[in-house]
Amino acid sequence: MSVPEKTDFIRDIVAEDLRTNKYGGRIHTRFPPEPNGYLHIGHAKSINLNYGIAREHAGGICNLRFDDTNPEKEEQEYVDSIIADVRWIAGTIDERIYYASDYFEQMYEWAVALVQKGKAYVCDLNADEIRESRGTLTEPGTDSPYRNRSVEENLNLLTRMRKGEFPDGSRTLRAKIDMASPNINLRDPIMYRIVHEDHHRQGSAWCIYPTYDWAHGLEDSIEGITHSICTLEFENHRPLYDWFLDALEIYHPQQIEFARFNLSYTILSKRRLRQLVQEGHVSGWDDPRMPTIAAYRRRGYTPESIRTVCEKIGVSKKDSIIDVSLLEWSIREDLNKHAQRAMAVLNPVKVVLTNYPEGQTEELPAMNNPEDESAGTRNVPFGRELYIDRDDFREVPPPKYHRLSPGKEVRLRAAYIIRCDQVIKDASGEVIELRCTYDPETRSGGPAANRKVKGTIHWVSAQHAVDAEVRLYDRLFLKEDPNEAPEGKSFLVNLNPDSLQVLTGCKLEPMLGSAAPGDRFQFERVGYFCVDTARTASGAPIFNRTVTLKDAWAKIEQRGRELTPAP
RNA sequence: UGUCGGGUCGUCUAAUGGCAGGACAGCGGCCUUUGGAGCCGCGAGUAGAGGUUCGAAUCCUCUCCCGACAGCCA
Repeated sequence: MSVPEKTDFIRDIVAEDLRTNKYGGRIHTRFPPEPNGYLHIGHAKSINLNYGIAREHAGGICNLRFDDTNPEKEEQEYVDSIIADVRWIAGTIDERIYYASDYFEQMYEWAVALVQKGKAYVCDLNADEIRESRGTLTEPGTDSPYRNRSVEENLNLLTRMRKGEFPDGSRTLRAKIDMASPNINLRDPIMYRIVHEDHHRQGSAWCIYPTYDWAHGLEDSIEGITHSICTLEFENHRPLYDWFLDALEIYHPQQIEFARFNLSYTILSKRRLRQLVQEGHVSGWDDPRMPTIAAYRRRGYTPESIRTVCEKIGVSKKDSIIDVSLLEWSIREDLNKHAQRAMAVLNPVKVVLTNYPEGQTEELPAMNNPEDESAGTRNVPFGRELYIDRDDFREVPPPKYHRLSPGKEVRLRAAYIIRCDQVIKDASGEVIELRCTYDPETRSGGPAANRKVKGTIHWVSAQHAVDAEVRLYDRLFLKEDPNEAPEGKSFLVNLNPDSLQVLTGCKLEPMLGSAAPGDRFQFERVGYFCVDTARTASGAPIFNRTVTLKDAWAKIEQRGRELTPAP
């Protein structure tokens, strides 16, 4: 009996290579981020792919490798965040952490070897001159005047480049391939550039740094990678990847490209994410509105839900945009099964039960998770004064409104049925208190509890309530494609001004007061929430809304509004 | 008309010459002590034109559309 495995074109290649014993039965992948920013949801797809393929085969391994070849953009802070994020998504990473910068000496030796073979040369052209001589997409380039230097002169110059005798940008080491190649990447690409800048791990050891095209295949070769999986934009670079490895006659992994992950209403360019952080449009890389892995974690997403998304979307070479609703479905699916239920009143209005004995209190058992009997129950304190959500009362109820209104009844979740007798307002006409009576016979689970009322609402005992701040997040951008901006405008015009709503003075059931950062709950009838790492100045906890519950009432109201002609 | 790559429901993805299926989204209904969840149902697709074949999303030809590449970024 065999269950058909979910596969994709890359897994098919891997399986075929295994069948033909191409790499002696080895499977070795790698995830190679550049430490120049935080990882985002797009990287999760790659992490899942590379670690996933490795784990699907006995003896398969995956390296986390920092592609730290550009000291101008890279920082230790990013290294640290990336390690934490990869661990969170992939689970154990077996401490297989590597750095391209550790291979700089070996790379240099190979560069010397290429010079000796007459396949690389030192070029004195500056950046502008190189660009001009490269030609265009439709016209061939022209040879550099330095292309035919002797091996000795090249070796001498390369040595002096490394020693630091020349200023930034004055010289480069280039591969001698073909200035007329229809593939621009093959027109004598640059292997080393001079950059007098300290490296976050190498310090001042180097002032020449390898470019991606030169370095990446070497890194893969050194680590014995079998399948070097990258995104589509490197497809045109594969001939170059192959050329370097062949010219050096060293171990040759196989580069395979797949389509990167895009998300609707979201921006995933690291450059733009950095801009959002640096210009203060968000509070940081882990602002819960960001699409970074750190932000999803802080917002309350589970790694499982993100993995589920990655599995659902598959792997192909087709440019695609994933609908954010898939992400929302995935986290709801997970949290519905696992999240502890709680009652929280975000926008409180006081209810006084006039027939409930003054000073009396009782503990009512409430289910922790109706989806999971084994989660058991907890006791929620009940008393004469309660808070309910302002939204759950209407003085003039619209059609099909099942909640509280004057003279009408509702059930209080896990408690009694109450009837609203009197509405008390302040001078400005705002409702400040509801006077109600409760029916003692209708205690939840009791003998007369079966009486039908249309609605059930959540509540919190005023005497026992815990105060908290609650942050409601909405999508950061208003447009499905945030890059679609009017002529001359940037993506920033599409920022959603209401992406964050801060609610203070929210009333929570007491159990929530002792929740720890990262704890996730379903606030019944409202949504899923997660305890933030920060607290308010007064010490109150802060809850981040992960995602709303699917709200059928919102849809009914919306339709009602559409059907009612504007006054 | 430089090179490379890609086009299947709104979105993502199966079908690898043999009934175009699934998921998300949408819509309708049932149920409900969360207007949650759950259950049932509906609509929706092979870019176009030719060809090969008993049979084509799949193979061939042409056309159209989309993406990547002219950093000393990755």
